[in-house]
Amino acid sequence: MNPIKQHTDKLRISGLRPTKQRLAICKILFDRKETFHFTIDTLKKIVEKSNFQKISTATLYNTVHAFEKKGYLKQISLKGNKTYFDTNTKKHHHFFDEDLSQLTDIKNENICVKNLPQMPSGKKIKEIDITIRIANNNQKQKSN
Amino acid sequence: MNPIKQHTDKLRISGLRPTKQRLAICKILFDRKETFHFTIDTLKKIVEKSNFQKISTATLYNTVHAFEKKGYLKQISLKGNKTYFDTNTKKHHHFFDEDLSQLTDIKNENICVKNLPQMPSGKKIKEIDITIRIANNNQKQKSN
DNA sequence: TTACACTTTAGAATGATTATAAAGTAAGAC
DNA sequence: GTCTTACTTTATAATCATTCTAAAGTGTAA
Repeated sequence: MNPIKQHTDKLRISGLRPTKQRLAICKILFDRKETFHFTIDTLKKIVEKSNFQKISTATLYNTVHAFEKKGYLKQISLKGNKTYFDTNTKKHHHFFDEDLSQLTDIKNENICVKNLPQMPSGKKIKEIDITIRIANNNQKQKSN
Repeated sequence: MNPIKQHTDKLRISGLRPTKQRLAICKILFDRKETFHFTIDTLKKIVEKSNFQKISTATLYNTVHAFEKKGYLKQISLKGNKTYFDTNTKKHHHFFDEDLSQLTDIKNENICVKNLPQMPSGKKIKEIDITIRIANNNQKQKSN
């Protein structure tokens, strides 16, 4: 099946009309092998470059949040003021390269946390986020 | 030694003048047994309540950033637009209670990550952040 | 083709954070 | 103690990400 048809179906199934803006965004987000990590403004640049026309910031926020709500995107926990999204919605963790401000998925699916402490009573684990912050070898190491 | 003197010394050693604003902030941040997790606006409220006078937002940002740079505070990785700080600067991890938007330190110091993947070449681990997101038992569990 | 609900959009509004520049203050020299 | 100077605080403006609003545009089912 061709990708446009796939995206159209996916949107319709989700109760979202397949508009040309949403299809352009789908093409960029989901027609790729590797997972994609992005902020709204990087996505905006890419959409506008690939489509040769402007797209409203509000549309990008609307669409990305709609996709997140439908489970097609995940928001990522990070220091800093900008929100990052991830096209990989499976349970997984991240490297964050401090030199490049760049996220990558941790490939190893066996990574896990050992010696988990007891939960506060009545509470249940919803999610575990692990971020491994990395940087060039030659920079000063954090103490402790 | 009395705490005021301690804070005065700490500030002077760090090359920061012990002003009354900085001492008020020190008192709130460091005169406590438990670690303290806060945002700028919660800190502002507490400072103003305990001192019976207003403090400028700019001063809070300046001071908190100065303390962070000196290693007396740590910024915390989290989803969302607000920056959280932590008075515990040792290596440790967090629970984040989604119902209360509240952070707590994970007491168990033996918590660790197993099966770490290989680093990208030339890069070194700076820090590992683990956040365990928790919520009441009765709420819907995330799929996958 | 029409009608209507859903979308997109520009621009305004909001909220967190940072910059600015003027007034205030700590601290060492005298 | 007084002066001087560099460091601080402050109110306010500026910036940046994000959300809101309401008007114009568009997909879809009848």
